[in-house]
Amino acid sequence: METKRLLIADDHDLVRETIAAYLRQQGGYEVLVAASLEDALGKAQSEAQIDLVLLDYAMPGMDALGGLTRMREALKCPVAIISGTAPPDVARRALRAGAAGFLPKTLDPMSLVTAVRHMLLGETYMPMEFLSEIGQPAEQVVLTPREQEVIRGVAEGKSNKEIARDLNIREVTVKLHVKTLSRKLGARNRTHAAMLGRDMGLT
Amino acid sequence: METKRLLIADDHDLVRETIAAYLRQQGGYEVLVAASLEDALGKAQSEAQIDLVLLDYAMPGMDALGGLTRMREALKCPVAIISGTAPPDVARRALRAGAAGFLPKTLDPMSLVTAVRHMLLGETYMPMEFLSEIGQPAEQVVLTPREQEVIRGVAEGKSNKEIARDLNIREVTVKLHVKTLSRKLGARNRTHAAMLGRDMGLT
DNA sequence: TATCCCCCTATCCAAATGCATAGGTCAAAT
DNA sequence: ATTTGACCTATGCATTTGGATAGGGGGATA
Repeated sequence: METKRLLIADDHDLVRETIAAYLRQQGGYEVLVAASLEDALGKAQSEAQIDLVLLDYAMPGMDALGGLTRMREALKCPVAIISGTAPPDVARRALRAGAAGFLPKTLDPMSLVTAVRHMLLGETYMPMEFLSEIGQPAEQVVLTPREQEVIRGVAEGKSNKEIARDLNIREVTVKLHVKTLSRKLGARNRTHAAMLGRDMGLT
Repeated sequence: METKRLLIADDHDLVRETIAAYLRQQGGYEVLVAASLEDALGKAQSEAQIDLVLLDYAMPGMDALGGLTRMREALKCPVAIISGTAPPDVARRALRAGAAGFLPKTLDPMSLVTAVRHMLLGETYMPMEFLSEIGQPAEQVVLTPREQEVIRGVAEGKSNKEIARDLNIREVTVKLHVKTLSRKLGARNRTHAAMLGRDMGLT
């Protein structure tokens, strides 16, 4: 296997250098580092082809997962998210946003190497702890056809009045559907319903 | 190349059988068909390993992209979406939801074969027409840190009052942020802002 | 037939949201 | 020193949403 070029971006010096040192020690990797998103984007363009980027979730300029998107656009290579706090839903969203993987900082070094190797092969890495609530549950929520049409309108930012016009029904009826589908989804309001609906691919 | 097993699910008989026949004629493919999502899920489990599924977007039981999710969970193979109407944003969402590709029914047969071949190799297929507005624009919207915190709250379905409490500011101030960030995102209201924000990975 | 379920409608009221106008502090840049 | 931008607040008002309550019609099914 030829030498792979990695880029590690994390504003926490200790974490960044530790990981970098560990990977260098493994051999077979050339490791670049960056302390901010801007820095990382700069290196990504000035340096030669990079094979994998590890991006800290909480870092100046990251804008949550916005930084992931920018990095993926700038480079055409896998980008993984590293996070110290690691709420599982962030992991889910990271993958949904196109991350190659999700690495909690609590990951033991061996697993880190495994993960990097996986992602270099184009696969997606996700630690066991998160798998449980990512893959399966997707509890089957069944919306009636009408409710599906309504939630689509809601997700497009339409008002009840507009949805009513589009579907050729009264506004009160739209309200009814919004209320019932929100209940089915377990949403607290229309905005929440729209988000949950999108998470489940209902829109 | 060994024989690959495909599953085509479409409730429109003509479309389904035409595509199936065409692919069989190419040789190298064993093509199964299904007329509904339930049917497809059943075949997926009873039959031997399937290598690629083509799923009609508008089909009984599909529940928009919900059917895609279910199919992907049931099988562990690439699943592509076929659509006759083909609004480009559906294509985008399909990919985001993990589709292996998006095939408009207007696709010419040759391209279909190419697409299937690509997807069998694990790559993602997307017709040219859609590429333009999928990859690039991602126009850089810059939210201030405060606005980011606020839109996160909005996306979680919180009310302005709750967000205010969490951020320890007045409700009016939250309203202000919601208004300004909605303008930046080009959203018509908070729900729309939440959706656009998620699309851009801001949450 | 009786009983669901989906769909539709109405009225009324409380709460949330959206919008405008009119300020203020503070830090950074010109 | 002035300006600019991010941030905060207040008052007031129109609109939208959310929820309760109370129905009718039609289709499927037990």
